[in-house]
Amino acid sequence: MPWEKTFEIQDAVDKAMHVFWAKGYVDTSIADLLEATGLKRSSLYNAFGGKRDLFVKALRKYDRETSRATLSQLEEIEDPHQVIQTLFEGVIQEALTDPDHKGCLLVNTSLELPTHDKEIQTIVKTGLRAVEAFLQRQIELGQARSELPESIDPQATARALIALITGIRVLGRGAFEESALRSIAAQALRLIA
Amino acid sequence: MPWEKTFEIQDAVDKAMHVFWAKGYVDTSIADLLEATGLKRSSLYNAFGGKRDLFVKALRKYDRETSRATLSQLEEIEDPHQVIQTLFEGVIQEALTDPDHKGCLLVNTSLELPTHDKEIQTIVKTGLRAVEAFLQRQIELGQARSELPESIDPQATARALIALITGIRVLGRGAFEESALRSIAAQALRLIA
DNA sequence: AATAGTTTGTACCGATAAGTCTAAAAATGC
DNA sequence: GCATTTTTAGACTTATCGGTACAAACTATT
Repeated sequence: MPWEKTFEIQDAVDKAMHVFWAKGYVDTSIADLLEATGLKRSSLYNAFGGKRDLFVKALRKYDRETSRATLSQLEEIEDPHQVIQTLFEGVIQEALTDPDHKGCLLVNTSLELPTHDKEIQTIVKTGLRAVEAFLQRQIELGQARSELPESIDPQATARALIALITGIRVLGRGAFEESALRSIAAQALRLIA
Repeated sequence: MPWEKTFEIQDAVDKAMHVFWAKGYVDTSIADLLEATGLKRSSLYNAFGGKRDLFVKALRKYDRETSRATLSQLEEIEDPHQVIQTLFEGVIQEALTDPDHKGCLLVNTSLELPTHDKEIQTIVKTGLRAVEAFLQRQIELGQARSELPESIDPQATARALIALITGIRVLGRGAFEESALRSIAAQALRLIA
């Protein structure tokens, strides 16, 4: 059996992920990926099957190590209202500080979903559903603790919060200013009040 | 002076618009545009300067004849609450009935905004600002008529409504089902209640 | 019908796209 | 240190990209 090298692999996927994240799938060329990862042409095609396969790996990595990892961190906060507020603050902060305005890879891929195959569509749908389920659980938890009003519909509200996050992510790519993005986050909290 | 042909031109821009709308800028090739418009290569480059110039014309046409035209129609409704509800119903309806899931060209272009030049960025920003101003005016009108609560912030609410519409438009490209999209629209109305 | 200006059909351009192939280099187990 | 396997460097292939060139065909004025 030959020697190991998995850690380099994961590092390359991470670099590739950031390129796809910033530029989208079609606008990312193999040359871009070679430059970002430092790999040579044959190494990339040997380690991964090709552009699409690398994209799938990058998308899965994002879902696992960025999206879901964030939810796990948030879960450690006890107050559900605080969880949601912190989530929105994080999204806003990211939109304002990232010089590349990458937004969210799942959201970005959602927009180009019609051009992707079923496997990729499933990854995106499942990833977003996980966020929806997380938000719904937090709302239900808040209601059980009488910290959030019983009157709101947990599922519908969770979906609206996802839509607001999507909006911040898309409009944060350059169309909206800081104050406008903050307004959106503030209104999100009105939905759980 | 030679003969006229402006009406064919506008027709070609309209066809091109739909291609950009469905596929995005980078994923649309000159071949796609030739096929959609029925024009020949030299005709396209003669009538418009090139791909980017045609995109600008298509974007301007969308802003004028689709986005703002919709707002003008809505303005004929007297009740501001009804205006906003009808707007969301239209967005939902479009998401559910359009087989191509094109969404909104302004929103789609917002996502790829970092890759575009300043002129295009300005068109998108201005187009979205027009929608924001429209919504804000409707809310203020509703408050003046005591049909909407004084407690809500017209500008912040208008921005949140835009974010929700953006969310519906992006998630409606395939990530969310009908019921989820309807939930979002329902929650939008909670923001003005 | 002659002429002037415009549009069109098609060939062509260099650049770049994604992906393949081969030979040299490197790392392992024995 | 030798043999086996894998990785790497880079040339190469085929297709398509956006854009240009130019002559033929067409329109309208004269």
